[in-house]
Amino acid sequence: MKIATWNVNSLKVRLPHVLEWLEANEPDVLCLQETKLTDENFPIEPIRAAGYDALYSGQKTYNGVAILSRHPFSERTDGIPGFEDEQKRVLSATVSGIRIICAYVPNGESLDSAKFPYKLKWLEAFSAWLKEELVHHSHMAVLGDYNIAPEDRDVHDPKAWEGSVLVSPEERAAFSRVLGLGFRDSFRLFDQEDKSFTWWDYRMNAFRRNMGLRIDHILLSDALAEKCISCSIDRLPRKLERPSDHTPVIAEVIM
DNA sequence: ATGGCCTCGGTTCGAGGA
Repeated sequence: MKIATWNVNSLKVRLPHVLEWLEANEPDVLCLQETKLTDENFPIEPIRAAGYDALYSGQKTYNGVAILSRHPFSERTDGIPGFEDEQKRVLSATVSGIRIICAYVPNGESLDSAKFPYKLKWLEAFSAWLKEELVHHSHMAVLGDYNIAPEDRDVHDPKAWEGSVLVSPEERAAFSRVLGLGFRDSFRLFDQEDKSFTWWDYRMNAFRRNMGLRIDHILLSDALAEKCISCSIDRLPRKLERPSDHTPVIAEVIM
């Protein structure tokens, strides 16, 4: 099973890239974030034509998540149960025995923004829910845009980023708490190139200069991590015309 | 040099992203 995640920064704009990527990579599951589409505008027809079914939970302008799959879905869950939130950031379903959770963690804006405590509160609720989900599903994959660079090696210039959102000790502690529930960062199960990132600012020629962050992750429950044979970042879509600022991350598990 | 770009909604600019 190949499972992947990609923050597309508007599915309307990025649909051709997504279809091209599906054909080239043939993932079994692809989680999307920042679709920025209401459900009635979701491009289900071209996705079906490409051989995928989809679950989607969107809103106008902001956020929006979707799960594409070549296999049937069951047990759909919207959002974080018990956590009231109008922002469409989480969608979950079970596919081929794997509990798939597609997440778009809040950005936080800055450490002194009102959006920052919302991010921490959100992560706390998310973590509490994942703990409960693990009781029922030994094979879990939590894929998405975490908006957290877990370690300094996930940041192109840790000094320059010190004191910024995405790298703060509070956010990193929240990420560690999720791992502590019984998850592994699949990317770090394998040898990887130094300065591997999943996001580069559109400005400053950041991609060409590899000034990026690794903030998109595939976390696997310990039992599923045992079955993981690869995890990699695909930089190719970032080189296309009108790219998303994020690239896909893809992992393979042998079931 | 603390900006620089992209997307959306809705108009020719502001909000939000990271």
